[in-house]
Amino acid sequence: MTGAPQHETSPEHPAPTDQIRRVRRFNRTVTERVGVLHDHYLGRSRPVGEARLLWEIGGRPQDVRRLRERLGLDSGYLSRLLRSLETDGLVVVEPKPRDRRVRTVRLTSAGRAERSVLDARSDELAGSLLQPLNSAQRARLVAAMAEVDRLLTAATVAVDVVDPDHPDARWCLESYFAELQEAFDTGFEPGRSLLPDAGELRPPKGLFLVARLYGDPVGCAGLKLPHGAAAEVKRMWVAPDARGLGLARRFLAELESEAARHGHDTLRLDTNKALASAIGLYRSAGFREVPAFNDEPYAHHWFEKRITLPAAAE
Amino acid sequence: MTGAPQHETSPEHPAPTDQIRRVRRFNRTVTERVGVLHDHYLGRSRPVGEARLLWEIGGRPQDVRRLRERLGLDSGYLSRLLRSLETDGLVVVEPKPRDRRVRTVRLTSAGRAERSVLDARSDELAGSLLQPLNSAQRARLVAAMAEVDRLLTAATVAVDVVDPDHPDARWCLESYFAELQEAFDTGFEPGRSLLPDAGELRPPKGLFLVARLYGDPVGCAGLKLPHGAAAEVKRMWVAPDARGLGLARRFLAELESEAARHGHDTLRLDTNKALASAIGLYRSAGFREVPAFNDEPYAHHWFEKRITLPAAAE
DNA sequence: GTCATTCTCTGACCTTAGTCAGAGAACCGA
DNA sequence: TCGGTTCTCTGACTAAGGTCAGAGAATGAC
Repeated sequence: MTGAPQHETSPEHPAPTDQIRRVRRFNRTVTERVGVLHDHYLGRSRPVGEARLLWEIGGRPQDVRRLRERLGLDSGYLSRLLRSLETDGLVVVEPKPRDRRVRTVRLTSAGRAERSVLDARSDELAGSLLQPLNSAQRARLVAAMAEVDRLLTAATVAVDVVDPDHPDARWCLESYFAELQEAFDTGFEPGRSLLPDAGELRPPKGLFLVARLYGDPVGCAGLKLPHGAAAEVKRMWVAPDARGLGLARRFLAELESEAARHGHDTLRLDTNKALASAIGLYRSAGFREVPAFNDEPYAHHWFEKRITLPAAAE
Repeated sequence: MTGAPQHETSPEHPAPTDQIRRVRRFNRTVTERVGVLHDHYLGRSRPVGEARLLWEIGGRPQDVRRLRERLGLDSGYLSRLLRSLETDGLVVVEPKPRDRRVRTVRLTSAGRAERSVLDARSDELAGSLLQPLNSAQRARLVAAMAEVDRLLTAATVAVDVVDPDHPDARWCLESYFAELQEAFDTGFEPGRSLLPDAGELRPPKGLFLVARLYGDPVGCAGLKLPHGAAAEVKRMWVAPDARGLGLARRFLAELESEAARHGHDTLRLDTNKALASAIGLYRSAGFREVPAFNDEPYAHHWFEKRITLPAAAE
């Protein structure tokens, strides 16, 4: 409260700088409270690095390389950490049968025990944040935390153009088809649908986006960019885990600006009546329902939106 | 989203464990995003420790001991950090004229320049958190962050029993009187009021609480515990900076349980009509207005509450 | 079968962060 | 003016966290 000097701002409604000021206040408070306590609690019995690692290995065996990526560690350093956990009898590191260059790590039962100690500490930390508050305050804090968590997670999702044959893309598409199969009362056979072949979603005839969270794919969206016709959104899907992050809206915005950048002035799409929330999304994103512009057997609704190059955003 | 194993819980409304689970999710997301980025941005040119220090010194000269307390550093360590900043020409350390044991630190102009670089980095970090979000999401994130910030700050406030002659207590009382002087249309002279002398707010005749945030006093509250009469709240005050943290309510709860612990079954207080929000607080905390029980010249309202030993709280 | 590549590990090295035990200067109260 | 206290500093030390340059095994492409 006494605290650091502040910018001088005074707008009525939160201007960008005002937002930034508040984010900074948040960062400060949170790193002080959560950060300090976090290290304090976690590090009581072993270095934070080891604790984090133990934690990240978790239930199932993990490839060393994956851990390295996930935690962003130097391979030498990680190796040493693993050695240390190994001599403490907490993990076992062994070559992976299919590719003996790669090694996998799994927790021993001692490791699992240690991990559950860390778990308890983490609970303790969480409790210590709530403890001084009365129950109304607790409820509000938890709700606000959930909102921050959700939105920061959303901000962490990276959307990239990838080839539709990339493993992450394929994984998304398979999940998407599986979901359609469930959702449509007619079922869904990819073969019967008017699906563009991969070539149509690859430059120069189109493009394909994959969203990833901490390296794991969590959604995809394709765009057809036919010569002399409207651009078309295809195969947009968001993993159930990643819903509520505004990702679909982000895909649409991205595709829209890509389409505009390629000289298209109309974006369209078709969809199935079973996908009610998608339909709501399209409407609220500015799409208008139009007569069928193709004879996709699985489609019940067709939408269209006039697009323009966005003004210098940000 | 893929993320760590979770507890198994399923209550309708957030049970304690459910709250704790959410707090943990929050901690995880936030330390990953904010923590990592924070160190990354801040530490680009110099160690985080030095950067934090540079930051904390800020505009005005600071006593070394104050910095030490504030940042919770070992005196040897702090000394070394200062030496390092000094050889870089960023700060000047000199004995304080009034007490030459104490030394004060201030930034040189180079130090101020360096600090504004850090400032810019911090803005950059804040920006990078907002950047991937659309404007509605940004607004919601910022609002939720402000809520988290406020409540975590509230949870950081420590309330302790101190002697009413302690400098922190005196500071609070002076601020309190100064504020009454402003607020009452009659002004306020402590001498004319029925103020208990300090002895009455000191065990065994009473007690005095001071709330501190990061070591700085931010509020106080006194309690009279007269033999054979109702316990009485006196001199409750919260610093303007610290309002909205639920601190007054916390004081009341604390005093109430202290009074009950000392065998009192009634808590009472008087207040001035100018203190409208305090009056609202008393009512909502379960106090009922009663006829005057004293002839305090500055009082317009008298309140009373029946109290009992709280059931095992938490 | 050869060669380039991928993956993990080891050794050598470095900075940061922090602790602890005094030393020495300045101050304060009696 | 003496003795205890307060405050800062120095030296000696430690652990954590991390980087870098290979070495060596396994693999895949040709």
